[in-house]
Amino acid sequence: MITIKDIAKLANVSDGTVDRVIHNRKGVSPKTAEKVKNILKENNFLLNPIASALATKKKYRIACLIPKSDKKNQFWKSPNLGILKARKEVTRYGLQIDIAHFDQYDSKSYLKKFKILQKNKPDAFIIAPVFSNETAFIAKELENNSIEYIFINIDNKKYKNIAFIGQDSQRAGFVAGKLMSLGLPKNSKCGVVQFRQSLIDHKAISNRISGFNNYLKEHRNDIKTKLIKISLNDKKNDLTKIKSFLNSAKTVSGIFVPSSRASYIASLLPEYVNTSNFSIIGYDTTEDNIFYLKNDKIQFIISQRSFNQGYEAVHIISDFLIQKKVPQKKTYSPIQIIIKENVDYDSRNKKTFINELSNQ
Amino acid sequence: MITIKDIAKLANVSDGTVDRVIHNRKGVSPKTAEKVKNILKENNFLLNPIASALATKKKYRIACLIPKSDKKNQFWKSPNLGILKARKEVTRYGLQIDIAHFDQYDSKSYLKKFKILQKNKPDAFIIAPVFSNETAFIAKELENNSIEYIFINIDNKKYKNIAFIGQDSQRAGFVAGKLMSLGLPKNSKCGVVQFRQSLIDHKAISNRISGFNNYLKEHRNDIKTKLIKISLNDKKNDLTKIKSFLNSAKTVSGIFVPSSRASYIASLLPEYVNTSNFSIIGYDTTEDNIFYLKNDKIQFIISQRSFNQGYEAVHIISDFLIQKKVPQKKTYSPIQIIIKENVDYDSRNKKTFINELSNQ
DNA sequence: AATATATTCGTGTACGCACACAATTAATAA
DNA sequence: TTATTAATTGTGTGCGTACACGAATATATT
Repeated sequence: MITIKDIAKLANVSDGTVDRVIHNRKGVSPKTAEKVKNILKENNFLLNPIASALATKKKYRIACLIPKSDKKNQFWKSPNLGILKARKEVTRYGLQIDIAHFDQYDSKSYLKKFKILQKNKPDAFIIAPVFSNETAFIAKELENNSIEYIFINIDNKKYKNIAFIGQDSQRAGFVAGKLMSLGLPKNSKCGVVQFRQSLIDHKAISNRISGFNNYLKEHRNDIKTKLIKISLNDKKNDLTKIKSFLNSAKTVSGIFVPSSRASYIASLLPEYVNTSNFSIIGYDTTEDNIFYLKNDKIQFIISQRSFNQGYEAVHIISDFLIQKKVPQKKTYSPIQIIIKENVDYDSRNKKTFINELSNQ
Repeated sequence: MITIKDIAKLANVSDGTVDRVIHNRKGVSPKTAEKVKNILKENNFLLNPIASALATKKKYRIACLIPKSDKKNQFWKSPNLGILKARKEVTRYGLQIDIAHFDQYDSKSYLKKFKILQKNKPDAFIIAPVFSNETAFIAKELENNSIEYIFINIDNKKYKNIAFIGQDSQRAGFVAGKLMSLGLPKNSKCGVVQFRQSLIDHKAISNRISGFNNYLKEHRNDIKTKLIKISLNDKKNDLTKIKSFLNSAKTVSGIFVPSSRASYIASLLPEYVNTSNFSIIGYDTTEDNIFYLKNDKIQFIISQRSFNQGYEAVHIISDFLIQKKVPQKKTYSPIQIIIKENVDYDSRNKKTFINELSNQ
């Protein structure tokens, strides 16, 4: 293992000079710089990232811009826990993790929380880019200040995030299409739920829908789909819409919910629907979704190790800052097919961490 | 960030004493040990793993016991590349990675290579436990010398490996069952391929089969399955068996190949089989499998990010040795559903690494 | 040529911990 | 009590790098 000292000896210069060359610092003549560079290459020298990390005075700060979760919106609870776990670990390395939770239905809160985080001048951002347009502003802001950022859970090609961690949502929709078609008789009809206008630009959701439609188009073009617009606020009205959809054809046999709110649809489902011929397919193993899965109201949940998404995101950006380790562009979470029978084996990590927390 | 020095001051002892307490080294009186321990806890002190790694003189050695790959058996090529990539990275930390390739059809070579690796007295093992019985011997041997080991790709509950990285093979079989049933008409018949006796105790394969059968039993008990025993050596004989299976019922509509050799079955398939009503489902995106997938002979491949399995395995065991970072018991690879249409987007990591290699 | 200024280079210390060794204290033997 | 040994504690150095500071050399100014 060749060190800076070794290189210095070989080049007949001091350690400091080698250090300057390695980091492209000024104060070294072109001649010696060239000489040192060559010797560096010849011995294919690499910095010892551990010693480097220890010696670096700089303390990094990472900001997380993540939706908050509550009883109605449980999905983000899991990534948040993952972030907390990772925070515990990286704090030892002199890293500081700021977390701000925004309202995922309020784009203004997204921007507001971003600006708050920005005040601490973080060195990197972890962002859940729920709002496409506002993300444009944020991305620009960060790029102007050459602050790197990664996306978590929701991807968006338009931006220069150095990494994405989450599911391939297009493919996740595709798999949903496959699962759905499993139970669809010839020429039947299937609903696709869309919750309120404001989430139209939620890339993960729109990708799931397009993946879903793609599957049906490619493999089951006998199937008709119908968009069902649901308010999420007006339960009575929502119920009416579901009922009218159910009555809109002879063979209605499934509803695809491209978000984590399949439980809401399940809760609206009238008792007379024969669930053995009818499928609800949704995403993410939230408490409510699991409840309805176990009660045969939801047939499939596609989950994505969301706890790990938070956990990995922090580690990826930490390694990038400290060790200059360039992350993979895409870290895809598994497309887990969760059914009644295997749901209890899902997301062990999260459970262990929650236990750790409560033991303190 | 509290350091050993800080603790020492608080306890009115020297750094060395704190160090002894932290590492449970002898030579410290029960009284002071108690005192230091309390202060350690009160301030919930954690070692700085970076400084710790830098100061540790010990250089670790990791041994990898992995099948070799060739034209006929391409699967292990990918994990091997992952291991090589990780090796490049961890060498910087003073780690040495020994790799030995055994013949996955010869249990003696498995043991032989193990013994060779053992001679270098490695500190930990990465093992692909292809042979269940011989693994018992190896595990015992390692446990007697308190050498930790992790399993890669193939899991086995019987042993005390500190981690497993790979697919949940049971679930992977289950998903295969689901995919298969997609195209199965009522009361049709479907074959399950089993290659030669010696691989019966290959846990990943037997788990896939049981997962597959479980799915059909649970969801499609109208389906009959038939075990097709294939030699892999005697092509003529194998072809006869396939043909006789195809003629054994009116509606034969699929073959499940629970290994990476679906391509072999595809190559045997007679031209007259109508592949639009007939599915071959197999595992792993080997070159040959991809070839037949693209030619519509194979309908589904379930893949598992095998490159990452090798890559992660090395990092997991490295972090364990250097940073004492306790690994997750199970690191499950995604159950990726690969079809003709998305196969080109699979395993990017591997491709990047191969490019890196060839640029040198 | 002598001085001032800029450029290039070397040295020393710190990061937090591990560990060998020295120093101190306690326990035991004579 | 004193000498001897064992148990306990303290000190110092090194791991490989980052970076501030000062020394040496080169260039410019008068």
